[in-house]
Amino acid sequence: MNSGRNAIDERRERLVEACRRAGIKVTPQRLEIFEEVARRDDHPDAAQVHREVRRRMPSVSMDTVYRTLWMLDDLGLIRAMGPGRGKTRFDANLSRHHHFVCVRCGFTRDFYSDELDRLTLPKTVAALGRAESSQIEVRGICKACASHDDAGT
Amino acid sequence: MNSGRNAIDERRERLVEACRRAGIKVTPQRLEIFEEVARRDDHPDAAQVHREVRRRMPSVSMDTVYRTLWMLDDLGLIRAMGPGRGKTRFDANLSRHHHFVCVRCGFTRDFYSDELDRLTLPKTVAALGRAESSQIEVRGICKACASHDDAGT
DNA sequence: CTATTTGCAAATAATTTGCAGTGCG
DNA sequence: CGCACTGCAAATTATTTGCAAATAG
Repeated sequence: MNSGRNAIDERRERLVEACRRAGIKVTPQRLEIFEEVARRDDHPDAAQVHREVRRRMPSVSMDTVYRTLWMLDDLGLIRAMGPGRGKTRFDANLSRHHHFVCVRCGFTRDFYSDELDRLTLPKTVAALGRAESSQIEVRGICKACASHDDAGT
Repeated sequence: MNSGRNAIDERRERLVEACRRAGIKVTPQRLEIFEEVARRDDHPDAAQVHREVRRRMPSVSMDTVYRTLWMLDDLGLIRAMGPGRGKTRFDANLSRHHHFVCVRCGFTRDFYSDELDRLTLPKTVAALGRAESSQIEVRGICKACASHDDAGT
């Protein structure tokens, strides 16, 4: 239901409209870069986006990828996530969700939970600032890394 | 109670013991670097740690700071955190806690909540891997940035 | 003593920026 | 047609590494 074929078109519309609002141009590079992030359910870093986008549009340069990703972040169309070690990753999932992160290999995936979405923050948080959103980060070992362990032992 | 003068000594003991276990040497640089991270309740990046440690031990180099921080992370004495944009930060708070992060300036502070600590993860998480820990990340605007807004408007 | 560790400086990796040509609106 | 946008290459910033001298155990 969620990943219907024309969900893509829908997202493209959202991008076009957001650009209009912000008064910036809709270029094919921006469309491709946004689509690439929106298409994936992992959370690619700039280099991964660049590599994939290049397959369809070989002239796209790394700096355009960066500029576009940060711009999409500013527009609120994607979200930059803190990296594990050195790299920033980008997340196009704007619905309420949480993250599972493998501490071994960096594998990162979304998961959902109504219960977790309902959590209430303690009042001590209000003393730190105005909360806008919250999400859980679960750290652990992903299936793939766990099976390497089995093999190794 | 928590920040008593000899909580420092206690931490030092913990470091010394951890080094013994791991078979690595206890050097003054390692002590200083660990103390610096452990002393603070913000989550400094490598450059900040370096700057502070230098005041007491001017010869310490940036690369020693990095090497030591990652080693402490390996030993489980501190934890590396994904930054907002480019820099890794380090957290010496090993007790169960959560983070408030200012999306504007990067200000990051811990907060605690028994209720949040008790949250249960949905079974979908198990499909992704073995969870080892979880914490909430609250994003928002910190007091300082909010007051800049007031001034600016 | 002797293997580890440090500090230095140079090497990488990640990300940003200045500029001239190109294309969206 | 004009200004915003791209691609290139060079600049920055963040982090890592090789090696000789220093030092913990």
